[in-house]
Amino acid sequence: MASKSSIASSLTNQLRTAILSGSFAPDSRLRLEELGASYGVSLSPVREALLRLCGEGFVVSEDQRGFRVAQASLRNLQEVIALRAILEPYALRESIDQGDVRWEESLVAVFHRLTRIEQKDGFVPFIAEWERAHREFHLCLVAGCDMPMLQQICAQLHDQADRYRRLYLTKQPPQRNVAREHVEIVEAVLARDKDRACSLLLEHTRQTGALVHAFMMSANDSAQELK
Amino acid sequence: MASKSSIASSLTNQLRTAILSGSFAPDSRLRLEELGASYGVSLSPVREALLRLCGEGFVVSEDQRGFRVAQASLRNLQEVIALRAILEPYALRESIDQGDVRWEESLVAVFHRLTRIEQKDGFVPFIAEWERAHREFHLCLVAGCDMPMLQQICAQLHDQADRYRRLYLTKQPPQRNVAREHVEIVEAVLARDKDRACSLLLEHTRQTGALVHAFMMSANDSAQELK
DNA sequence: CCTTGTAGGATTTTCGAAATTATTGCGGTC
DNA sequence: GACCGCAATAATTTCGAAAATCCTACAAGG
Repeated sequence: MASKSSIASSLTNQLRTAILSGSFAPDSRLRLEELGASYGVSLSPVREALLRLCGEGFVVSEDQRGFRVAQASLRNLQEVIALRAILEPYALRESIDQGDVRWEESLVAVFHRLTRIEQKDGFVPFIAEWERAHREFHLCLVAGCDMPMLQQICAQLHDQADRYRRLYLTKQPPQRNVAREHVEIVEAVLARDKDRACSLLLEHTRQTGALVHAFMMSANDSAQELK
Repeated sequence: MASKSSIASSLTNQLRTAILSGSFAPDSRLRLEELGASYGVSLSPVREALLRLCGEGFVVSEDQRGFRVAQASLRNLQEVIALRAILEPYALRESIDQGDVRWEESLVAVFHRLTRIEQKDGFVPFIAEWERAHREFHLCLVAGCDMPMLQQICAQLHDQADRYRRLYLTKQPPQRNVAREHVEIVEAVLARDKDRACSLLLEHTRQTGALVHAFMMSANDSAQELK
């Protein structure tokens, strides 16, 4: 079922989740024929999907040289973290200012779903269902303000950061109580305590960022040693 | 001449400048055949160019319904202004911190070019040469820091704001001494006075934004009266 | 009078092949 | 032995047409 939309659209989503989940290594080439063959479509929709992902920053293209997965570097991770540190607190502040009851409702709803997933028996992170809900939760936090461009930028930055997390924290046991941090953020938001909510969110993204950063450095170090 | 790059790339640039200069009205449909015919190319590169412009925010696409020029609204203009007010001063501060001598050089160079154009006999704003230099100047201001994503976002926001300026300030005589403001910004940057440079830049973009905003409101008002 | 259904035309989307451009491997030269 | 040109190969880019989808107008039914 599922397709009122075009092949290119659904392929865009498939490829995005594939890249986000690390199925394609950073900086690896994305050959059109290869992708077209493996997804059973012609070259045009593949091309279109990759072009869209270029706009989102997950893919880069060079004229006459095709497409590549965006490379992952320490410097880029730092930039993503820095930009999130500026924009997400700003967006959250605006959302708390302007967000109506419907926004609060959807935040509570998606947070409830996230919590239920975490409480299930045998829960482990990186399960697709949790990833989806977690992403939606973070997007919802900044969705209360009437600023579509800002929301889109926040979504892209979140996805970029998430790619690093899933690349470098693979099967790492959670080092801290992320669920607890989520609870506190929601409580502060519902209490309309802007300063507290923003600083909690800032700390939340900073800590994850720092952790990924540390793992990435150690991974790079051991890669260096192999030479 | 002119083409080591693909047709799609050059078409992207042509269409972007056309949209930026107001040749296509906001929210107007962009028919593929029409564009292909008028530029003498097939549908594939047209499609590709429009897809890229989607990623830059100048075009929007809806599945199975083609492409449209991004619409221009007061709310969107406000958002662009707000985002510039956050990101450009931040980027300028980082640039002044990290920018090396080569950055200073290129800033001085492009500023000199801009000044020369303004001093020419019979200078009027909106001449393509000045627009190009002016754009480059503003991009150069934030190009000193090693943050490619931030620079790209700043470029997009600048272009978005510029579209509004060129849509609504058409043939308006300049209401203030923009050249003077540019000089002061450059002086502050070269003196490495971060606070002054950032507040000057902020004021500069704010004033232009407010002016465009005012003209857009009055244009909307008179449009309302026609009903 | 308003709604619903249906044919026709217009437009987008997809395909498969041709044209253009990069890459690779090899032989020859300095 | 290293470097350059040159063919052979592989990949991307573009084209033109076929397929799928949307929009409009018009007629029939409630």
